[in-house]
Amino acid sequence: MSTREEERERAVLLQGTLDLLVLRTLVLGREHGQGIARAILERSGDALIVDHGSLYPALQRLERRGWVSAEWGVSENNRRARYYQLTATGRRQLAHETSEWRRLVRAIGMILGPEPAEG
Amino acid sequence: MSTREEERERAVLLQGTLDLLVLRTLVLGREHGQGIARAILERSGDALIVDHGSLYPALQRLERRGWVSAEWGVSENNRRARYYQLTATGRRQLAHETSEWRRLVRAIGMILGPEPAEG
DNA sequence: TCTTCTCGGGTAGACATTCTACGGGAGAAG
DNA sequence: CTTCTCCCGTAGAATGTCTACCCGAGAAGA
Repeated sequence: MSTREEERERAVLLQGTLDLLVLRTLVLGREHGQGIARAILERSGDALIVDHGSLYPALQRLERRGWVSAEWGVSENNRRARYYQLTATGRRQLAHETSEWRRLVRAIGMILGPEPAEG
Repeated sequence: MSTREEERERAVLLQGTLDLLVLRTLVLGREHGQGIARAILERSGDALIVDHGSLYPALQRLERRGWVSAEWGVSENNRRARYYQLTATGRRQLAHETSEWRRLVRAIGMILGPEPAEG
């Protein structure tokens, strides 16, 4: 019974960063699911691929927690789409998660040591 | 049936970073479990608290994957302790995880935008 | 008209990792 | 001889992610 553990490639996103990215994206304005995924992809220089099987559960989570509000609408392509918008609470959550993220990056940076010089 | 979801504070570590930190710590030399936890705590300026209930499963994982080797020994305090050491494969894994981490930090940084100026 | 493509949303089940909350042995300290 | 501390360990719950499906409906092409 070999688990797939060894073969599995590291996830594209670290667990816990998706909410932060979604919230940050919604600062730019109301957007629907696929639009959010596309925005994250483009703004990260194609580095961050948001799996849609992670995205929709995440959006439901955020709505359940009151960090975003949602309503059905029609997309640019004339498709039925669910539009999400940041709430006031969501904005505070974003600020909190952002500073937590920066704190973590600093701390891990202290462990890893200086970045290798480029060039 | 209130899930504990809202009350729970964000984990101190992001899922997936623990292996990286342990491997990096072992570059400094052979160490036992609690020594590793202490080293991470100190070198991060008390920012990164490694829960011992996460640490031991992680160490077993790393050993199972061949990234560290382990043997029983005696600690500085004359206690029975399991000492871990980086393997060659582990060293390669560390290099890989480090660059993956830096890649992720850069990418998320692009989404978040510039750091707020300090002072 | 009929078919296929694309956009957009959704879920079930497996999986890995983490945390909480236990337990326990054995040397040190009192 | 009792308590403290060091060191290791596990079971069970919770969470979040990924794979692999499914579906409806407008667009595009035959």
